Order: sequence, then C-alpha cells, then structure tokens
Amino acid sequence: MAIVSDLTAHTGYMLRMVSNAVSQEFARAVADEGVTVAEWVMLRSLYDNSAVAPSALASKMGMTRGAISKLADRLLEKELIERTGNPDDKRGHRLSLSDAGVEKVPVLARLADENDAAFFAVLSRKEHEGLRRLLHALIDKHRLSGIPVD
Amino acid sequence: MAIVSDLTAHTGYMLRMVSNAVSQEFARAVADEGVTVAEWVMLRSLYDNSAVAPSALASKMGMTRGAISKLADRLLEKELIERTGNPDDKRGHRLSLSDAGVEKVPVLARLADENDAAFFAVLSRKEHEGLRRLLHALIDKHRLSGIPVD
DNA sequence: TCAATATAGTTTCCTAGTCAACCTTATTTC
DNA sequence: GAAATAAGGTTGACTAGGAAACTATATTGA
Repeated sequence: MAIVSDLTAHTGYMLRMVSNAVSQEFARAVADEGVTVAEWVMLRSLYDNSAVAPSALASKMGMTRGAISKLADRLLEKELIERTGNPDDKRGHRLSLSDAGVEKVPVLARLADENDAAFFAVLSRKEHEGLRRLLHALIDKHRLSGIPVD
Repeated sequence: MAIVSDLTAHTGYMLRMVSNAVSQEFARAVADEGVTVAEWVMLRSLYDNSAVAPSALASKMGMTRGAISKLADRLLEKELIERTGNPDDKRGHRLSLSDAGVEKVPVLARLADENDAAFFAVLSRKEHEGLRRLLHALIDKHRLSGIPVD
C-alpha cells in the first residue's frame, strides 16, 4: 500500500462521482420545468404534508433555516407554494403547496422516476437491488435522516 | 405503485444522501488542516503529476476553468502550490506543489483514508467490496471520468 | 502573409448555500 | 409577574461555483 493512497482508493470518492452524475442529469431535467433540485425536494415534501413549518423542512431537508427561508421566497415568487402565519404561535409560519404546486409535483415526480430508471438501467435488476440494499444499510447504520439537496 | 412516488423510491436519492454524509464528515476533517475538499483534490492531483496545466485540472476535476483559476488563487495564497508560465506557449500556465504542499498531501491522505475506513466500517468486508464493484460498474458504464469535488 | 478562428486563462456577474446577528414572540425561572 | 432565556424566522455578509465575456497568444487557411 502506497504511503499516499490514490483518490480512487476511497469508496467515498466513487460514491460522490456517481452521485454527482445522477444529480446533474436530474438537475438538467427539472430545469426544463423551471425548478431546481432543492425546489423539487421542498415541493415533494409539501405534497405529503401540507402546512409544514419552515424549521421542520430545514431539518428534514438537511439545510439551514436561512436557506429554507430563501428557498421558500423563490417558490413563493414562482407561485408554487403559499406561506401563512401559525395562529397558535405568532413566531411561526406554515408552508403549503399552491394549486399550481399541487399540479406541478406529479410532473416532476415523473421526471424523477424516469431519470432514476434510465441511470440505473445499466445494472441488472439484481445488482440494482443489491445497491439499494447496501445504501439502505449505510443510511440506517449512520442514522441519516435528512433529504439531500445540494 | 403510487402516482407520485416517494423521494426515497429513487436510488439516486439514497446515493446522494450517503454521499453527502461521507463528504461532510471529510470536509470537517480536512477543515482542521485548513483546506477544503476541492483544494484537497487539486493538491492530490498535483502530487502525482507536477507542472499540470489548469485546463487539464479542470477536466480532471470536473470543474470549469474559471473555478480552477480561483481555486488555484486560494492555494497560492496559502502557499501550497506554485504557478509558473509555460515557456512553450505564452498563454499557458503550469501548477505544481510547493514544498509545503508536498508535505501537506500525506497528512491529508491519511485523513481521507481514516474517514473512508470509518464510514464504511459498518459494512462487512464482502458488502464493502460489493458496493465498490457496483459503483465501479456505474462509473464505467456511464464513462464518468471526472473527480467529483462539489 | 495576414485575417479568421481557436485556445489558455482570468474576470465579472449571478446563484444558492452557510453562519451569525437580529427581531419578534414564547417560555422559564426567580 | 418581570427578567432572562429560548425558539421561529429573516436578513446581511461571505463563500464557492457556473456561464459568458474578455485578453492574450497560437494556429489555420485563403
């Protein structure tokens, strides 16, 4: 073993290389729909649970509250979400999808499905399942809960 | 299958989640040594081949020439690399490690080794090898050559 | 041969994050 | 029940990168 190991010796390096490739392709796909990957994740999160507190999204999405605040501003600007006050706590806000947002999510979800399927089609069904199992184990063992966006 | 599939249904999502976790831990580790992940990749690349053209690094690292230009500025500022003119082509430059840079690389390489080993230690040897094999297949089939940095 | 084009690098402007300071409202504690 | 502290969210300063314009030098080809 060399004193200075090669970059490719690290599994983390390979992981990042592949991960970047999938994400870049997906970013290109959603860009045609006028949204970014982070915006997609926020929209998708609001699709399940509407009226979510920004701070809850921050921890779910693994971003700071500041970032969520600005991300929400952009989606408000695009009229894909709505921001309302929380009557029970005047400090708090609630974010939810607008009607346009509700319509947009399935379109983006379809792109996500297609992108994922296309990228991993080079693996056999068994390999693909093996990969998912290993990633799941890592997520589980490291207690990774946030949704990645960057 | 639901009309709008879950975020976690996508392998790309899991990949990114795990990849982010490894990278964030590594970023924290190298930050103690005063460098960023991108800086580490550039330093490591120059360790093998000194006197490299910025444009060559750009394609190797999967970044734009503009980004490489600024990254090189930062490493020059830290006196870890040196920039010289190319006598054969007055447009071109060559980047190489400074003496301090040459000393720094093995230290950072050790951190990279440790970080990678620690993160993937939760997998069995066989699982770890399986993961590497699958990632390698994806890199190969998609012809991914750049070194990821972001 | 010299005009058009291509290439190497840098710079400017823009985007999307972080971090820390800040304002407002709640909660705790004495 | 008022003062101290905490919590929710926004804002401003800063960072790292991409895209495209720009400068300077090389190369091509009519």
